[in-house]
Amino acid sequence: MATSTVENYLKHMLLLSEGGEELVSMGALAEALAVVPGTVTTMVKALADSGHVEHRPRQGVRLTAEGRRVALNVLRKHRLVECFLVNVLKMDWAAVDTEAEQLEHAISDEVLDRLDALLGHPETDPHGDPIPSRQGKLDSQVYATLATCVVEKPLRIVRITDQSAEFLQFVEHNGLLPGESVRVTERNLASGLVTAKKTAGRPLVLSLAAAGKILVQPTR
Amino acid sequence: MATSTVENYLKHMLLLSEGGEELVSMGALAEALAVVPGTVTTMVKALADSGHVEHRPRQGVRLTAEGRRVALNVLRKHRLVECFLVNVLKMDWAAVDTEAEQLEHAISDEVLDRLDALLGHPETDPHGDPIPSRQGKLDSQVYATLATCVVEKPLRIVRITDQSAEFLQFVEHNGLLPGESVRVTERNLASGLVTAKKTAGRPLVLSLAAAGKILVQPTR
DNA sequence: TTAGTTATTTTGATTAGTCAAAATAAACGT
DNA sequence: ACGTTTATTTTGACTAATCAAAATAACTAA
Ligand SMILES: [Mn+2]
Ligand SMILES: [Mn+2]
Ligand SMILES: [Mn+2]
Ligand SMILES: [Mn+2]
Repeated sequence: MATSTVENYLKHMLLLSEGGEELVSMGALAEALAVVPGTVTTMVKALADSGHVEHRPRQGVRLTAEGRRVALNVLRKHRLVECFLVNVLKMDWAAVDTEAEQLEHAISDEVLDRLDALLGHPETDPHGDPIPSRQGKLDSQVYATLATCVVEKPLRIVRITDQSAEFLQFVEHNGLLPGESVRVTERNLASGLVTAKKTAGRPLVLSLAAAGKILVQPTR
Repeated sequence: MATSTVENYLKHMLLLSEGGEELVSMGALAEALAVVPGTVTTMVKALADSGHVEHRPRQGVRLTAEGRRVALNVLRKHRLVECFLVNVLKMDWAAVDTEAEQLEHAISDEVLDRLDALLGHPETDPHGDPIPSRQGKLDSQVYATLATCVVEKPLRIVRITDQSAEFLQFVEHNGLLPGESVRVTERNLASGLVTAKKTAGRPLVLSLAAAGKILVQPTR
């Protein structure tokens, strides 16, 4: 069995490679895992020995098919657990990522299946993050963000790509939850500011950095 | 934070001391934790340094107030998780102990409280094991067993004190679940056999060893 | 092309948890 | 009371995961 450390390494590689093709740098992985780069190099070599990754020295690392399989299973657990915590236990959506970070390593595949059924086989977690299917299929659709979308077009918020409690609280406080309707009324590259408007409510000003973390879809 | 290894050591000390007063031997602890005795000695000395236990060299070990507090919290998590797995996820009661062994270290106190509320503040787990209260109170009532009870008296089964899947499956298959009514019709010390009868159904023969794991209460 | 900057790897050390096997202490039986 | 059995402790070694700091390779800008 993979230790929870190994599971975290593999999961973060998956998240950093946007689907699994590109090489992930040691630095990026060290940053994501909050360890020093030397630790990552050592661990990656061990993961290469166990067949979970392919290591290109001084270039980066990528998951093998087996490594990807393990990573997808952990990610599925993480996101289904978040659904459970929010939908069943009614926990704050800003707090569940931290909880799921532990639980993803503690629940069995049997519990995973039953949670999935209990929740009605959800396709996304409370933040709009897609849940890998039991067969290992992960939706990789590319969305526009409030920083890149067309101005004045009616949009639906589909996903928030920042799990930090502060950002999620900000998003919730301003009613920008996944599913909500919104449109961008103004975007100024010079000042780096974006103005968004919900159907009802006063206009909201965001930095481009913040706007880029809110994924949207044209309302069909 | 206590590691899951430390939590397991403390929890098993609590279980082996029947409430917390008696000294627990290194050997018993090693057996329960499936490690060699030398490992326990080393670990117990570390736990003494951290103030979780009091170590009497060559005699045994006992929990301090702080160690007991931690142990009760872990035990509460274990048993509430078992309730959740059986009552909500409808898992097999013979399988949940293994699951809970991992989950007891992964859920936060926040999740614990919400699970407790969701389940309606149960007092016992699916095996009849008492759940420590939030305040750390653990029911220590002493019950008779099918090996010690009065013959022919109507009884109610209250608890099964063996978490092994094989024994639990046997118990379930023979309808000896907690809450069921039963009486002992015969007990023969020489042969070591006990005959039990449910209100409806054919008589069931058990060894004294097996009968001793089924706790009962006179039907009031 | 050469010096400087940055990322990665290597080396040596540390901590938690474990085992095997030897040493020691206590208990037991005659 | 003395040798034997049993439980416990000690010692030395190992694995997984980590960091600090030095070494190295690769890129970058003049
Ligand atoms: Mn994790
Ligand atoms: Mn999420
Ligand atoms: Mn456990
Ligand atoms: Mn139980």
